[in-house]
Amino acid sequence: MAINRPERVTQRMIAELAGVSQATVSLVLNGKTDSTTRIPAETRQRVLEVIRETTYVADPAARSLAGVGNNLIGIFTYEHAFPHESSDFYTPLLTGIEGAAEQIGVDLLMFTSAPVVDGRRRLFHENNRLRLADGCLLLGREMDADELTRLVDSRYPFVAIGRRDAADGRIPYVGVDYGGATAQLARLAIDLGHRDFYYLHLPFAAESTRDRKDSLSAEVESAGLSVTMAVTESAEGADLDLAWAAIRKAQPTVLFVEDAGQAEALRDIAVADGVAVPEQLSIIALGERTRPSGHAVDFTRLSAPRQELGSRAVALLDQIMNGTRDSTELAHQQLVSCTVIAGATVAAPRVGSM
Amino acid sequence: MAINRPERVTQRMIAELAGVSQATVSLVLNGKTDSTTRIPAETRQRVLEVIRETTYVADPAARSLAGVGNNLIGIFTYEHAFPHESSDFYTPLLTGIEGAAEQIGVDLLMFTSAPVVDGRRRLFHENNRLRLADGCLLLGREMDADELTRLVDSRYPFVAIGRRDAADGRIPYVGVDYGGATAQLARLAIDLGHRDFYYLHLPFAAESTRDRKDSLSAEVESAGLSVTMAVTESAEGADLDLAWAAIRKAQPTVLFVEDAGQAEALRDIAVADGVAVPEQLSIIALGERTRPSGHAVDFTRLSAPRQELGSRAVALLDQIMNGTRDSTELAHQQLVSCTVIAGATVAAPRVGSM
DNA sequence: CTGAAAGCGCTTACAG
DNA sequence: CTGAAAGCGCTTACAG
Repeated sequence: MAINRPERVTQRMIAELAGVSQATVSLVLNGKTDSTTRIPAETRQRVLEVIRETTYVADPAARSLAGVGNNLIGIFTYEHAFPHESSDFYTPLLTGIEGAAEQIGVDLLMFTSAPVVDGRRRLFHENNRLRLADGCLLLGREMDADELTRLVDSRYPFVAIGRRDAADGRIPYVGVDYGGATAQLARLAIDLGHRDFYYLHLPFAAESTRDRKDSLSAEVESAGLSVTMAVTESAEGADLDLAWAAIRKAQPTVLFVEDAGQAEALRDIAVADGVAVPEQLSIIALGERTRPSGHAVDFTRLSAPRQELGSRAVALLDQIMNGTRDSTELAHQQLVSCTVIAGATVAAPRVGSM
Repeated sequence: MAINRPERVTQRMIAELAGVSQATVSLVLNGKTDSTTRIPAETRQRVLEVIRETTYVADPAARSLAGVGNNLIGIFTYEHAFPHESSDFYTPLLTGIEGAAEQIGVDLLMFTSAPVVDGRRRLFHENNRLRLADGCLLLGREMDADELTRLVDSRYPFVAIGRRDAADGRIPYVGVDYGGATAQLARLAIDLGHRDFYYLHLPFAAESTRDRKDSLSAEVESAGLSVTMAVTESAEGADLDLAWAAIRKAQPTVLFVEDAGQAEALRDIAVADGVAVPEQLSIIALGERTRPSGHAVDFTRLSAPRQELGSRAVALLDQIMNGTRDSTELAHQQLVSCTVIAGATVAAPRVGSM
């Protein structure tokens, strides 16, 4: 029994004010239109009027307990949802999610209370509040396979954003087809005559990182060529200088970079180091900045439709929670295709270019 | 009774498995450590073991109903919360809000289901769901005074972001001291010797717009000078060209612009028109872009601490909802001070500069 | 030390 | 047509 809890208008109060029973109030609110329980228009109006006056709204917790949903979609982000420092990972997704949520008339519950351990929020913890929402969207670069499996097994409705292989393929997701776009970009470089490939990727085990890497090496190797793989997490500083030194040494004609920020920084380092881009070195980014960075270079890159990703995830979750909306059945695992942007950082290789 | 509802492990099941009563399970979970109700370590262990095995988690809805509160702070934004097109008004605020919410362990409920009329969400409507949350933050450039008054009268806990005069000063808010910073900037221009002032502001009736305007004219007039006021909403196109034509005609030595986007655009128009900035015309922005725009000019401007605004609003709302946290009483109406950034768009005026 | 019971606010058969 | 009542899963005085 909370002491400080502000008074809450209940159905009983509404009932009293309208001179009906509490059950009647509930009925006019959830009014099945079927002929069995019909309430006279006049009573109905009176109740609605009182509800309007009091700005009454049913307690979602009580509704939930009583077994009906409450039009709440949860959003669980493994990292901060809103941009902190330079990181702005989720914003475009959230934009898409918000639009779709508005369309189908649901509110969004952001699980900001989940405890953060090692910079990541924990999905399962003592005071798990997932069930507060009818279903949940899961956003994060990396997700724990065991947690996902456990979530599927719990039969709680959810959709992951980004492809997830865990739980024997039972994870519902809306992901990006990074593999396809990466293959296209690799093909582009091969067709231009590039033979010396270098790939700098992020140290993540996530599917999205793996997809690009696998796709690039498959494409390059199928052309009888090979690609040097290297990894770094930092987008600046000594580590990136080290990464650049390694690249210089390897003397590729084309450099693929998973992270757009790293691509920008490396391009600047290259130019400062006397290497012309793309004349002496082509650079291809397998990602894109989410917001204008002030960097003027138009990279040859792939562009993921993040906003669409968000809205499609909401549509899928809605279907999982409430059934098909308009007779079109959405696949539980979807891959949205990714745009390839020609850009200005790729050219045919020249002999002894670097 | 929901048909599709996934099976849920309950305390009763746990109790059965552990050979205790359901109440005992609840007790070991919420175990007040006070000596009144102590459960023997052995029983306790047995229960905890079963809980671990079954991965049981208490239903938050039930907990909430039982009176432990649902730790939900609502966020009502009059416009889209997440960036749509070029508009990115709320993001920095949300960042601050998220951080503070995490600190005090509450979840965030975004009211995306509120119907949008004329591009703005309606606060009061048939299916008002404000009460879904324990309290609410209100964000928006302009808010309807009557709505605010009604909300205060309803005793629903809320905090507006931005100063609000309505309801005879009874609106709790955390705002920005635009007036103070504007006065400083006006003083700066006056001290540099400027005598011909021009102010281009937005067509809003909001307090934030009014504060800047009033403060600028007060400061300028108190120096025995005057300022030409003009208004435009657009940040580009024919309207802005028109605005520029009017400015040219008035021949000010210093131009104040409320909106940062307009300031950038006007500076470009001026330069293209052969007017050097700041040599021939000083420009001062009474605002700031929320994200890097790619515009290289470092404007003389004021900078509102939006993130802090968000976190302070959460702290205030928390206090209104749950009482003082650490014996420091927060004022119900706060103004956060605004930084003045020297920038590079102001210089002393030259005779016949424009 | 532990169980039985009331009650949180709702929904929904089931009686009148 | 409308009310009384059971029940959702929990917490917490209150009895044993």
